[in-house]
Amino acid sequence: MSATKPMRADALRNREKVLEAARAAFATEGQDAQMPDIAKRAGVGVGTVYRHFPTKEALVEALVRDHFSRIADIAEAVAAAEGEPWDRLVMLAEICGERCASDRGLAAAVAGSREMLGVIAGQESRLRAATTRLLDDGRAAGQVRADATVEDVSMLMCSLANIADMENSRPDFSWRRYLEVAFDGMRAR
Amino acid sequence: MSATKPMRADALRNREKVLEAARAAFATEGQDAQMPDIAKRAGVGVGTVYRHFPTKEALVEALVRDHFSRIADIAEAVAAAEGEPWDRLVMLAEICGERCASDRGLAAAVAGSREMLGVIAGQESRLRAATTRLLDDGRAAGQVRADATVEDVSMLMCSLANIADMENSRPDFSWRRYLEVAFDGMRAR
DNA sequence: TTGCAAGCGGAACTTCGTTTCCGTTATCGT
DNA sequence: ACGATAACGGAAACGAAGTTCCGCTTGCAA
Repeated sequence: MSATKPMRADALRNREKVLEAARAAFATEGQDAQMPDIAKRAGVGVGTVYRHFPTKEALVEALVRDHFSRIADIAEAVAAAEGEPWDRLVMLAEICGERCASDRGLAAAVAGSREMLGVIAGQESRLRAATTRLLDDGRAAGQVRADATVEDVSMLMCSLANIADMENSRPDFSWRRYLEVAFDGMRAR
Repeated sequence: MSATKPMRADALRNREKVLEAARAAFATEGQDAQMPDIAKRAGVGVGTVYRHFPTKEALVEALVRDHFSRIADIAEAVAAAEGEPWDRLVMLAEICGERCASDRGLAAAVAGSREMLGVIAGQESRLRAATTRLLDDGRAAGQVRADATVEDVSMLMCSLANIADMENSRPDFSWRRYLEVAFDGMRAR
């Protein structure tokens, strides 16, 4: 029922090219990559971009949704993995940090969830569940502070993304160092 | 020598009105407050705004410079004050948090120092000096982690501003809570 | 092979915010 | 009081980015 009538072959191909180009453009330029530029990168006309994604926002949304879905996958895997809970929590943060550092668009989306609230909501429940599990395990093992909440982790992740993004203009900032310091505040004393 | 020829009375008056209006506009709208709106608030024409501040950026810069100057004042006062070093460090952060929470423009400027690097540099040296002193005192008192640096504090402050700004769209975020958790990572163990 | 709907390209248009320009008005020294 | 001139107001020009439109092309079914 959801299999929206098979698309024409070239249309599908172009859709993919646009997504790929957009991914690259947003990764380097951040949220202010331009539609004509994305079209050029994809080797198509702007019209084509707009047929597949009615507005720029829709395009960004598609990419963010995809990113969050992958992150949620990772979070679930980490939550279910072996090893010390604390180390796994840090590992999850490291993976997010790396992703944000190499993709300004993602960094901006995470750092300023402002507009993307609705978009994220769908995947966020999975993320929350995985995070909750990690926190519970960590608390049980006496590694995570007793009053830690999922919101705390959200805030730290947003900040991490913000720092990662800023590293582009402030070489004295380092998301790895930030991770080391700020996440230490989540540890049990 | 720097006393640029006395300005005409009305010019000075208007300049002040513009600054005040801009302060208010940026505080509520953030960086994307609009020039015509600022002019209207000030009760002057756009032309007048542009005579005093050649571009929007120059206007923002003037405000940011002012804000940072005040913050540097506060930091110096806090660094020289009585009391436990840790408590004073937290107090400084609290003051910044409060200011950012009530002024979106400031929050954005601090959270994404990107463009404002040059602007801030002038006051930043005072800020750095005050912060260094607080950290040294804190370390000496065994309250601050041994490897803490001024950059760590900068990053935490930027993050704090970012969280404060986000509270407008994410009621589940709280800069006070963030301060509690993240700054704990700066404590000596 | 042929018909035609789906898809394409990209110039042109819209929107919206910044900045300029110039006729008018207010200030200030004489 | 008066004239020179600094400052003002705000309509209009400009510029940048997103979006629309339409004539042309291409894939697919008959």
